[in-house]
Amino acid sequence: MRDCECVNVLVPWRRTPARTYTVSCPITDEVSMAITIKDVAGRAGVSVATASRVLSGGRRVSPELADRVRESARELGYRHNAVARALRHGRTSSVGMIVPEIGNPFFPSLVEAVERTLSESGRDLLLCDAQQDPSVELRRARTLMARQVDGLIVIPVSASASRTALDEVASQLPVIQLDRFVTDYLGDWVGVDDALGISLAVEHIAALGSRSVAFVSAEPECSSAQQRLRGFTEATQRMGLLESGDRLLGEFSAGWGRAAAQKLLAGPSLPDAVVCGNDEIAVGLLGEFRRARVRVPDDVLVTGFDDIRFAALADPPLTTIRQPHEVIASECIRLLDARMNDADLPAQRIAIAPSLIARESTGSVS
Amino acid sequence: MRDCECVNVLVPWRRTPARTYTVSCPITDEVSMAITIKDVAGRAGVSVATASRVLSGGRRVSPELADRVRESARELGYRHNAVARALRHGRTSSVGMIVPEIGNPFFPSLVEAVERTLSESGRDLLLCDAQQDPSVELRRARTLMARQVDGLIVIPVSASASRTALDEVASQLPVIQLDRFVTDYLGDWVGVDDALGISLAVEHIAALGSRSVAFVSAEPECSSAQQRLRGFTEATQRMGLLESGDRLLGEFSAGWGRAAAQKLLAGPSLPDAVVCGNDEIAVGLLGEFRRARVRVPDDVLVTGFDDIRFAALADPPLTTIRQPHEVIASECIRLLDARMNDADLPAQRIAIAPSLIARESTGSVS
DNA sequence: CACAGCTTGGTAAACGATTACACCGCTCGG
DNA sequence: CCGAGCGGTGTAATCGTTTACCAAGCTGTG
Repeated sequence: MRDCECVNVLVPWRRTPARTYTVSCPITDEVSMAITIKDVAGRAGVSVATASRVLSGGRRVSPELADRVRESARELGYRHNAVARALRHGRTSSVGMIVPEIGNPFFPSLVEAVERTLSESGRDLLLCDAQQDPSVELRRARTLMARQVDGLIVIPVSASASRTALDEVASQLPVIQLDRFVTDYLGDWVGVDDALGISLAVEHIAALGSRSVAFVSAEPECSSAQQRLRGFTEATQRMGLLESGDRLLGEFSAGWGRAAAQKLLAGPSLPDAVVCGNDEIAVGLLGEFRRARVRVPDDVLVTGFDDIRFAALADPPLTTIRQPHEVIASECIRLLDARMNDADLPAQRIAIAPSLIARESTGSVS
Repeated sequence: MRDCECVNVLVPWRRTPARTYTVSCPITDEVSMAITIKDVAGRAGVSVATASRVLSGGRRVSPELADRVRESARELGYRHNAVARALRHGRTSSVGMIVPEIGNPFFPSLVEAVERTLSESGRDLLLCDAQQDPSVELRRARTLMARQVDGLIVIPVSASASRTALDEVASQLPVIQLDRFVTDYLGDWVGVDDALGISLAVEHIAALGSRSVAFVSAEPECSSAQQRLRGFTEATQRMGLLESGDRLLGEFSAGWGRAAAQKLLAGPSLPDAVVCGNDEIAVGLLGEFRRARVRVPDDVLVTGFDDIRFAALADPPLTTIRQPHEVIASECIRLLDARMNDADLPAQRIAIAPSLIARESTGSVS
């Protein structure tokens, strides 16, 4: 037991009086020194080798000694030291992951799926955020390598500038590119078939009678943006659709969706449909259309991409292209394991087919 | 150069033909063995001690030898082994973090802020997802301890069931509770003042003339839900407002927001305002109101909590309570460092005041 | 009965870095 | 001219585990 001073600190901009109070606090004092396997062995009256064999299941040990060791470990509250084990073993049972920006609502669902998949095989995730900056991405890759992760999963920030980091890592470690890939860097990759996804959207709005269509997406800086743009061009040509207005390329954000909507509204006439590069853009665009009293889907159809959590909650609910996170994550780990088993395996690129989720923004459900 | 077999695998539910192609792939073969400091020392013709002193800046070394060592390290592409260093040093320069569910849109922004703050002091984040399950949370805590993280940041899944995990960890390591806390466990905590936040919302809708108000939130399983409920009760009493309908307590999800809206709609009359326990609930509720042609804010005011990315994009844009992620994260690390410096420091509980963001769902901007 | 073969336990050498300690040679003051 | 002091370097111990190797004891068979 020790005292626990509880302070309610309020940030400056509120003029609420700060409250300070003290209560007793049942926190036990910290253990001075960690228990090592040597302590366990000593207490059980055996050598460290025997203790280790019992606790990490190496060779057979007589039941009597094994019991003594387990008992002693339990009594002392022994916990193995994964750092020492990793040093000896040469592997850490951990995997690094670098994400362009965790705040982007699509990535957390991938991270969650990857983390769960990894934990099924007893491995942990070291997560890093590249803050949308290739130089940060490189620094992160280096610290993860220093930490001896067994493998690395990278969602590259840029299709070109991420090359350096990827090359450097790949020379030392198994790496899988996830979701996005680097141009002409032909290492393993798993993600969704972006071009196919966009063509599903284009076919959908064409089937609903649209003749003219605009594309609002991000500058082709990362591969997703590139592939979605390509998919759009090919699909509209194939379907004989009219491309209305410029392709509006900015960034994958709601803010850009808003701005693009304003550009479209300023034009001579609206297209029959707007295909968006991702859901955030689409949601921003929907907001601006709403403000301008443009009715969706009556005046214009709108589609997104990713099927993030809020796509179904937008107004109107957003027709979009769903990425199967679980499948992508498990394929990613499968690939990583394959690469770890055999570094000379030919590189694989796995494009998973996404599916169209039709909602009210294309009037499919009314 | 080696061949790279590129396989486009399409998931079963699409009947698109699978494409398989092979291209050459400029991936250099992996380095067979890692370079150690011994190699560097050998090539530079000095002892490992000297090499170590040059590379990790221990004691002074003559400029000539230092240059030789650095040169040799550069030529060999030496990278230090953080695992070995951690074993010797007794600290890993890493911090663990356990989050109830990364998919929940509020947590990624906290994770991002924590990760950035940590990286400023050269530490890495080991992220774990508790999958909303206290037993998973306990397992994760144990693996993080085994990995010798220097400290742990926990957003507890439950105000009661997370106790076990927290007690166990706190006996070994500095721990900070973030955002939520465990009942009667008086360790360090930093988060937002939930009760104050809700009272800001209640005062706001009262000032706009609401006389009756409903509360839609989660069952008081975690402290946020508890404190927000308490804040609601106190604020409505203080303001002399009429509580309309039951308090609807389910979970922090859009689905529950929908369901609660239906319950409200089924009642005899709608309240003047609905205060929601978080933004997801509010967004779900808005969607259902929209479907039922209930106008917000004309027929009823709605507020949320958290100010997640999509609060501003909802229809109508959601009045909500903003949590200052950056401040919370930096306070959290500050507290963690303080605890690491002095385990006997009295426990601190830092409640940061949130602020009201008025948007159209309460008609404030029209 | 002797010895091969197996089981089981201990001893000690790794893993890769840091660092206490010893040592060497130089400088400088007495 | 000699010894103290000091700066720079190497040797070796250390962090906590795992595991190769060795030794001892036991079993069973020729």
